[in-house]
Amino acid sequence: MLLPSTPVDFLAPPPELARWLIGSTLLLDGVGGRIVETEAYDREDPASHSFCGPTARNAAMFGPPGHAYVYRSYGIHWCLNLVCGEAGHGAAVLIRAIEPLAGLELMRERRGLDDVRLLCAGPGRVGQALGITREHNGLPISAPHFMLQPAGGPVQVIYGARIGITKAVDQPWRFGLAGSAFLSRPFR
DNA sequence: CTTAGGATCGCCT
DNA sequence: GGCGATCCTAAGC
Repeated sequence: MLLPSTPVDFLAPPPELARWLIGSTLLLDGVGGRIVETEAYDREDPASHSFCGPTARNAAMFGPPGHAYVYRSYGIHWCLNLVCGEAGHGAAVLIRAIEPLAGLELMRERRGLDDVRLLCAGPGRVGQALGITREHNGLPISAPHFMLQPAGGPVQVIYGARIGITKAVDQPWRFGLAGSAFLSRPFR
């Protein structure tokens, strides 16, 4: 059980922020909902984009915390991370799933789907539903477009191994909202 | 319910 | 030239 009544601390290490983000509300231009699944990545992590040091693609990860790191996945999907930790440390939290609460119709339109459970159940789906593009890479989360609001009450957070990676698979850096029907995949 | 293949791009070897 | 922090569809059991 966690009481995330405090303001966001983007200086926190990625697993801590990843846990804190569960239950908080994230909107992009008024579209989004409650974050129900995240994953932490940092510089010492072989599974992280920042592991091999700064490049043109991961530059935002080495920028100031509290900004977005957006990358193209498999040449198709846009995925959203929130940069955290000390500036230049290459740490970020991947937003993997959201419980849709605001802008449902727009999300359905963008996703070409009706089923609320599938609108934001996965990082690529989150990107599509919220309208994330390369334009958002490096933008501050406090910018006019983004809104991040702490969870209102207690949140039961579960965790486990991350998904879709081949390195550092034992690091239990995936976090989720217990019992949520909007996860990309169940926790075991 | 599980698995396999294709789509499609930027970045790194 | 190869390979993903993925998703969707179709086929198999």
